[in-house]
Amino acid sequence: MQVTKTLDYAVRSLTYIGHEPIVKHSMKEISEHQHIPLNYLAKIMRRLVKKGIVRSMVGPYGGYTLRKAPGDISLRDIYEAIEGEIRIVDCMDGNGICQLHEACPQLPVWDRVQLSMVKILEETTLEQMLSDRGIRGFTRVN
Amino acid sequence: MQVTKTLDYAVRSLTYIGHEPIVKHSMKEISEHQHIPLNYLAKIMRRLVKKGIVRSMVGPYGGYTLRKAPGDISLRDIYEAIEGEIRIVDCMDGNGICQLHEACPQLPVWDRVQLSMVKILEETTLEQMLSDRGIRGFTRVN
DNA sequence: CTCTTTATGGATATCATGTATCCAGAATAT
DNA sequence: ATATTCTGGATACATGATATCCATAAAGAG
Ligand code: SF4
Ligand code: SF4
Repeated sequence: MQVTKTLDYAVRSLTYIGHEPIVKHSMKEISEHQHIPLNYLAKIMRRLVKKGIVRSMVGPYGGYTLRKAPGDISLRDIYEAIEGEIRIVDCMDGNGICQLHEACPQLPVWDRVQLSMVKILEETTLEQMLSDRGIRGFTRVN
Repeated sequence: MQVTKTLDYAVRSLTYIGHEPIVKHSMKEISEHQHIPLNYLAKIMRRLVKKGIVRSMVGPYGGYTLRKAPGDISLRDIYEAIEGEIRIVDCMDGNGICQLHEACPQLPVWDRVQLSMVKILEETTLEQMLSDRGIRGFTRVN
């Protein structure tokens, strides 16, 4: 139940690019500024390209740029590009579906959690994240 | 970003016990009815005991029973007994805190997600889950 | 007291997956 | 032609979830 480093890297990269959406940014540049292992970043960028979130140009002065407006890229898009379809429980046994599936007491709760999470991710665009930038001091109220 | 099998097992066990909260249920019994590996279940029960969620009695006719009323056991309690403190991002580098921590664009979002999740987990008690039992047909609306 | 049942604790093995690295090759600007 | 940068595949490494084993202690039944 955690945000993977990979997803974190992806968001870092996109916010970095989104800061100057027109300019091309090379992996090397992103890697250095955002402290992401270069070769690993390559893998991440590939997924973002495939999902149509960024555009890539190879060759000198090549790099990445956003493919859509920051306001049209939701955190959900990013999440799914990296992790695939959101599913916080996979009700699978070795054989297939869990036998308790039909009348499972906890499934409804997890469903609620997932829905609320998806809602937030969907509402949050890259643009929003960028404008939150620099805001500090929210408190982790556990 | 997934519910671990371990947590799933824990909730299964507790709903099972909670169905007859007074009666003692042995690990063997729980293991069989809920399809949980016996020896692994032992580990799980230990954590629940330590957190005061269940009471254990050893010896013949021993087993487990709830220590609190089902209405007083929240899913959050269970979650934390199994997984420890809830923290969906750990902003740690190799060296320590992530350098971007001060002005991170994504931290606020994850915080919102976590808060909403904690809220739901907190509101949901074992009692509620038990009364949901048998309810079917919620739809996964991704 | 003895026997059986059941939980406890620690050690260890297994497996999955997230994370990272390497490299050969293709594209492209100069 | 050359240097740059992305691409794709293979592979290594680390971590944590999952599972198993066993020796021991507690406690009820006779
Ligand atoms: S017990 Fe409920 S939640 Fe867990 S796997 Fe089976 S159906 Fe899914
Ligand atoms: S980038 Fe933001 S979210 Fe990711 S680790 Fe650093 S501070 Fe935490």
